[in-house]
Amino acid sequence: MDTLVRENKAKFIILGLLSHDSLTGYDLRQIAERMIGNFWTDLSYGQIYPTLRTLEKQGLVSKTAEVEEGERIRKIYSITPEGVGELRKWLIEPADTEILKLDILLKLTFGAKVGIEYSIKNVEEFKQRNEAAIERYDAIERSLHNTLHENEDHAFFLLTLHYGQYVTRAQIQWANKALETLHATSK
Amino acid sequence: MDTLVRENKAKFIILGLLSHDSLTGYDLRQIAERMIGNFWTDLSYGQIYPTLRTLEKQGLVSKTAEVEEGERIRKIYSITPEGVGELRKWLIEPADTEILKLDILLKLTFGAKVGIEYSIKNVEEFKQRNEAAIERYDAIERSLHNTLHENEDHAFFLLTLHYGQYVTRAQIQWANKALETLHATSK
DNA sequence: CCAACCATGTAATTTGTTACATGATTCC
DNA sequence: GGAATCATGTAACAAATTACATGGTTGG
Repeated sequence: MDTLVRENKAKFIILGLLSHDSLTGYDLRQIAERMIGNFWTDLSYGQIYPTLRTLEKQGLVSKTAEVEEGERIRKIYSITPEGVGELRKWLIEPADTEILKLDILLKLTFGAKVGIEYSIKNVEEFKQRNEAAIERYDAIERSLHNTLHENEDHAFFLLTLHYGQYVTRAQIQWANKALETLHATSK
Repeated sequence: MDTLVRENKAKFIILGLLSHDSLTGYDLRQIAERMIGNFWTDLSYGQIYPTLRTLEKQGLVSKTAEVEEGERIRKIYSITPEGVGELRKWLIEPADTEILKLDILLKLTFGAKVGIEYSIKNVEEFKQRNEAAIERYDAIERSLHNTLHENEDHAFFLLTLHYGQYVTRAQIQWANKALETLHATSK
């Protein structure tokens, strides 16, 4: 007897996003990127469309419209009351521990096996990526302060944005320290 | 024609660890946990043993001993020169971007759909986990300073430990701020 | 004597990625 | 006219988890 506990998170991401707004599969991807891209590896269409079909079969979402704009068809999905129930059930469970896979640290761990210049290059690239991310986060925060419509979802989104800012800044600080160490070692 | 670029990271973790020391499958798991557990979701035996067999078939590792201690058999694997070459080849490639899946932020994103007390509980639990992690990291750092044998691997390991310290502290700071915001909202 | 740990492994399943396949629309 | 983007989907495959299966050894 299997007591499978592994959860399909794509399912809950889709339910969560549809709980705000009815969307197409294509929309789901773009919005997921903006809303959770900062702390969740992107959903691919290869996950979205099959999951959408499963959810529809289970009655958790429904196809509310097939808009034909000329030849192009957009299939708009909405969450059902059962879907909202399922989403709530998941939300009140304690969160799983985070899944991390930082390739750069893996390469750093075994870095002594090759020249130190490769480690330096990796950390520099990591730092640049994080600096770009900080600019992006700060820009999002500024634009949010302008269009400040005080709804609750907005407040929760801000919390996740702040997470990105805190952690990204810490990563830049670490990168600076690591680069110092690496340069000192290479002399 | 497929140009598959997805890399089996378990392969390189095993090669990396074996480049220090010959180990059994069981050892690999324990050591992986200590060396990279801080930034890489644990390797399971379900990955280790099959990967070890594949690597052996490819000549990248070899079974150097089958120690029989009474009835118990330990199979000790070593890296081959070809394995070292493969490890080096991977090390000098630029690192992939990190894979993140932070369930807690996902639940926070959609937190408005349930009572705020669930969000608070999640963040508190996250904070506690991070506080425990900091203590663990600091203890490891102290013990490293005592047994300071100045080899290069040790220095690289310290870099990844520092990463954990920087990011974990940032996560605690974020959690404190988030808890403030959440408590203010719930009043 | 019993729990915790040492030790190896397989089978089933799920999850996730990538490539493939197609074509319309919009903006420059 | 052409590039970027909108839009939907499938097939093949790779990665990863979990449960199952077995049994020895060590330390209290």
